[in-house]
Amino acid sequence: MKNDPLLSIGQIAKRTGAAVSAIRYYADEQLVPAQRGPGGQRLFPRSAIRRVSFILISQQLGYSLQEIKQVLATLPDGRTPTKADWDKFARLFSKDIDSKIEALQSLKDSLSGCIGCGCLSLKKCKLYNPEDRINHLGAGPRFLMGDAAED
Amino acid sequence: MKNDPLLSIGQIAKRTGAAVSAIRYYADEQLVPAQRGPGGQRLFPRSAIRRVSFILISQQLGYSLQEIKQVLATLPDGRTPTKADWDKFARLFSKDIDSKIEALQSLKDSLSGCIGCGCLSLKKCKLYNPEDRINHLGAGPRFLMGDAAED
DNA sequence: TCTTGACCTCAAGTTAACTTGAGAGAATAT
DNA sequence: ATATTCTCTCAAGTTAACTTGAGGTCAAGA
Repeated sequence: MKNDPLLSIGQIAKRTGAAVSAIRYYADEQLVPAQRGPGGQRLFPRSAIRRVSFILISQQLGYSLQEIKQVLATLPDGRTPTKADWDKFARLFSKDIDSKIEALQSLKDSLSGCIGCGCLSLKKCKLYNPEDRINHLGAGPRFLMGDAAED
Repeated sequence: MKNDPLLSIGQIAKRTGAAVSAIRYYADEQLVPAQRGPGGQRLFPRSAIRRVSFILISQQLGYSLQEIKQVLATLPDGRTPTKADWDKFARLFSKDIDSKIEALQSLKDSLSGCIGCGCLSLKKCKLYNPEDRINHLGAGPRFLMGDAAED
């Protein structure tokens, strides 16, 4: 037990706070790698804890499982990721995170800005660009349009 | 027509980029105020454009319609919001935005940090707190736990 | 006058991300 | 050895946030 690197689904659940059924779902959807034990139980490497945590956090920040899967897919399942893996991974995700931060900042700025003037005026803040809104990961969402609404 | 402040659902759709059916849904769910015209059509004040835009942006940032509704509910429907309205509004939302930015930043930092070492190690970054993860708006989500995972 | 287009309602369908439940086998604790 | 706990599969149910479709109204243009 000391050197056994594999964890049961229940242990992953306890360590991450996710429900067992959710983890089962992630494993079935290939977001987390799982082997099978002799009795048929899923057995996870310790790295699964990080993956699940990563999923939970990312979800709260507005990423879908599809997007998260794409990001996680750039990482090797069980092996320690190489530097090249990481470069790809970080580059893919970092950009998107940046634009999200930017968007949140704009959103917040538009709020603060409006406290002063007392009106819900989005016109002077560079939020929201209806055209781009479809593109998520890849093209990268942008909310930089200056003046779309006159109101 | 010059001074008519009311817009049709189609006009709102064109101005915001949202689908007509979606706007109908928002109106039915009371996220956007709508009157009815003589023929039964929904008629929106110009402020609806801002509200819809706000909804679209917020959604992309990981907020549910429920959360957005709570935030928008602090604003008066048709009237120009007062300074007090705004204070409440901004305070409610700003806090949450801040913690989201914080979380995104941590997420990004943890990525950058790991490029150097070549491992997906979440252990040294203060991301993720399984216990708090349930609380969304109100108690405010926090991902500050240092060491929950040893891996 | 006709017909096109924008709007309406209401019911049902859709997708994501799970959860719940039934029924059964396996692992652990006493 | 037995009870309890954990896990399994598979099917069905759930919630959010819509979309789609059928069937109908109404106003404006050719």
